[in-house]
Amino acid sequence: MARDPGTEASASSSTPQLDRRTARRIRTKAEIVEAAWDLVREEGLAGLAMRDLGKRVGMKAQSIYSYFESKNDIYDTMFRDAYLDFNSTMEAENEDGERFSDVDTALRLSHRFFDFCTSDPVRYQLLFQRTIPDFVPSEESYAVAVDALDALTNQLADVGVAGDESVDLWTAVLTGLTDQQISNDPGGDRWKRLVDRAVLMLLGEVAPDLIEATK
Amino acid sequence: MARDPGTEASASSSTPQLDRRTARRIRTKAEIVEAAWDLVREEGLAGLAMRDLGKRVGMKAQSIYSYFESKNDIYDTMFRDAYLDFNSTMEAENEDGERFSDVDTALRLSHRFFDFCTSDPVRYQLLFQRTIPDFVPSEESYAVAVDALDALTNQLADVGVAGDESVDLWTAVLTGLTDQQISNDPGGDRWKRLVDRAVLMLLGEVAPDLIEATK
DNA sequence: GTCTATAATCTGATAGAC
DNA sequence: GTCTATCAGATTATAGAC
Repeated sequence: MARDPGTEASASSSTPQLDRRTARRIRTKAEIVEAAWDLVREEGLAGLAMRDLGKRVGMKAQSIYSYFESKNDIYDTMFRDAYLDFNSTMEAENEDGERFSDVDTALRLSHRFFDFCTSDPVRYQLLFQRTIPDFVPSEESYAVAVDALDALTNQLADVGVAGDESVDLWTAVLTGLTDQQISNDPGGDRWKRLVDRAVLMLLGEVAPDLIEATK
Repeated sequence: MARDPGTEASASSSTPQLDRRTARRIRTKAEIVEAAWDLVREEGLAGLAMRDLGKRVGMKAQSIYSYFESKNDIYDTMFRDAYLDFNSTMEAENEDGERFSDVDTALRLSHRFFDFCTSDPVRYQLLFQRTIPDFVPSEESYAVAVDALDALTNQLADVGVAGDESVDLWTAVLTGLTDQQISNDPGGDRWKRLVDRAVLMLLGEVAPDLIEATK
């Protein structure tokens, strides 16, 4: 079977030369993507230009096409990476098996979401809004996104936010707080301070028993 | 005093020729802005190109510069118009002086906001998000925006949503519902159906007396 | 007030030498 | 794998004839 230049995953131990070459290639790709993130954080998500990107990694823009098929391919990689980050951030275990009540866990989960989103507005835009003209995620990347959001739904169900309408309401309130924080008080905490209150309000609406039991 | 080509508002009755000319000019400007709205609704807010705009109004792109100083000037006009629309929509009186309870009025106000926003996603984007690269509203237009939002704050206070934190919470929840509706179910009603529930939940949090009194 | 012509600059992407 | 050279196109905006 011929090597697949697309995946670059497997590397048989019988070809150490190719291993090193492949490893180098993967490192360079990662370097390019990292530079792309830096660039969009400065210029905005739509401000990613191949020339500038090349300059930043110390190549001519044209050379990037040896690593990525197109600009869309770079966006796609960023999109997938962002959802993988989202997933591992949201699923992080609490330290050394501490036990919390469902209410506390719901609060921690919501803060984790809020902080993840507001800590990188451009990433948030890529994850949850549709503002890049012409960008369409590949099937593979889209599947990663769906998995990540499914996992979130399960986490919410575990702490009392169960059912489509409850999840929709939670999503609306949390993204609403996030959006306002990013748009109207970037770097501040004007809406961050409202997260606890909003989550308790939500739980009171969708899981009143939980709140009663805690009183 | 010389005529001010910037405002085009006053027209003395002693110069009917100029009146007609000015009126025509104003109509053409309005026509261009209308075409610009059509265009961004099809191509997205960032997809406004002078060429296409010219084509749509039956001129060469270059001729538009006789009416607007720059592309930014066109965006600025759209921005101001959108806030004026927002204002008049939100301040519309109820029919023939009907009286409603504060809870009912809060619900009507919230639905009006939600419907205004979701009925024109591009306008919503221009009003409440920052996604046009390099666009900065003029001082005059910015003042219109501030006035409109102040008016909204006053309306909210009248129906029991008073105080900075309460207003911030209302704003976050309503824009959150709006965003989700636009992004994830355009043209549908998946989040519209949650507006009543969300508003009652909010009022229970920020004006519990109001809800108690209604029971 | 509209046009032609054009400036000046940016864009993503390809061909082919080395 | 990186380069030079270049394409083919877009963009906003200005100058000047009519």
